[in-house]
Amino acid sequence: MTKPATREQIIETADRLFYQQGFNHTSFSDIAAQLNISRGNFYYHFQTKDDILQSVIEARLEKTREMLKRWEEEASTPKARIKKYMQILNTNWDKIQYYGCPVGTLCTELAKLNHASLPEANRLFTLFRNWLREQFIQLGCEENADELAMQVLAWSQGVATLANAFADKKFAQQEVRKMCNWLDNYNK
Amino acid sequence: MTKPATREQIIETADRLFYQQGFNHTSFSDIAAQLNISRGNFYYHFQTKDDILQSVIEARLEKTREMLKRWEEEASTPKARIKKYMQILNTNWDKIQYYGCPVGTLCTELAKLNHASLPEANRLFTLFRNWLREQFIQLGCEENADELAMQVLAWSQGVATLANAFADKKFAQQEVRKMCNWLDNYNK
DNA sequence: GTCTATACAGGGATAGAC
DNA sequence: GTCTATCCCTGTATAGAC
Repeated sequence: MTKPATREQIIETADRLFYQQGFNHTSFSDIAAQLNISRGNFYYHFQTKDDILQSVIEARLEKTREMLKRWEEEASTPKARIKKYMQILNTNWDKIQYYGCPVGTLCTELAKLNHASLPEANRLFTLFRNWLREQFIQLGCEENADELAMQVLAWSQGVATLANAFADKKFAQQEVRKMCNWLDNYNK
Repeated sequence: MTKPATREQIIETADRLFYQQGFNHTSFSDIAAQLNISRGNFYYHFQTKDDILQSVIEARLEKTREMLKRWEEEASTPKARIKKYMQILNTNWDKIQYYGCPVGTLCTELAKLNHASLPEANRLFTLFRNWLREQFIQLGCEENADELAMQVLAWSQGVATLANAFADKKFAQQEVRKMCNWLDNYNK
């Protein structure tokens, strides 16, 4: 068992700090301090800060794919799988409370920075969107599956933004309950 | 008719750039370049960059109050007034497409920056929240007026985030229609 | 692979002339 | 009120020793 390669550690730490502080506001010094490496060392592993962002997004895409796969193994019905998504707001509340949704806030920031990696970041949304659509198709909603997927995406996204702004856990929990109820009563 | 005071021009330009580029990513040079004033001149009108942000938020609060007042004059029923809010996504689409919701994106950024003015920025949300709640009370939903206000807020917030990420106007329009339909059928 | 030293640009902020 | 000049710090990035 070898120790994690420095490159992987950089990606991991950058991932966390980009989420907590934003991409633009996270400096090499911030990352270096957490890892006890020098600033100069970065440039052996990456050419620019944007390259680190690229790798962070790729890592997030991969982790998300694995999570969706896990959900499919853990839940046997489409509705149960969709609820796994809806429950993230509770599962990850400790982070969402302070930093919002990792996907939404990254895309929002990159849009304002007019950053070249925005399309890559959007693929995170697309991943969830396509997965949710597939679940709605399995539920028998072929004709409007994508619309429903976007609706669920938007709902949780809005709740994340407001719950983050107001640091309101009860609101988040209540909305998750409402989402699940809506789903239970949908297409019955 | 005197020409607008420099102080007001700074606030106005900072307001626009903070929205378009984000607070952190907007420099004194950016604002100065737009106004053809020198960087040094800022410090006659403001002590720090954070002070400019404070003034920008105050200006937004004031403009929002005026807008809500106008809506009350223009629309005679609670439902018509709530629809004014829902329609913003269409009215301001040209900006939202590129920069998202001015309230949500500011609060999201300030949360990540751990910025002292976050509570002030949140008051923008509260302004809409209280106004929407009042409309729902007038609609006869005393018991859950605040919950409904938050729901409408979250819905439009989520749509703004997704529509911004995907630059999808049709999605935004369709969701506005769905919101209005939902409202029409509510409490009938 | 990792370090130190350093270059260079850009940030916010101050001093003082006009 | 507005300017120029300047300070100091932090940011990304590079060069080269180890």
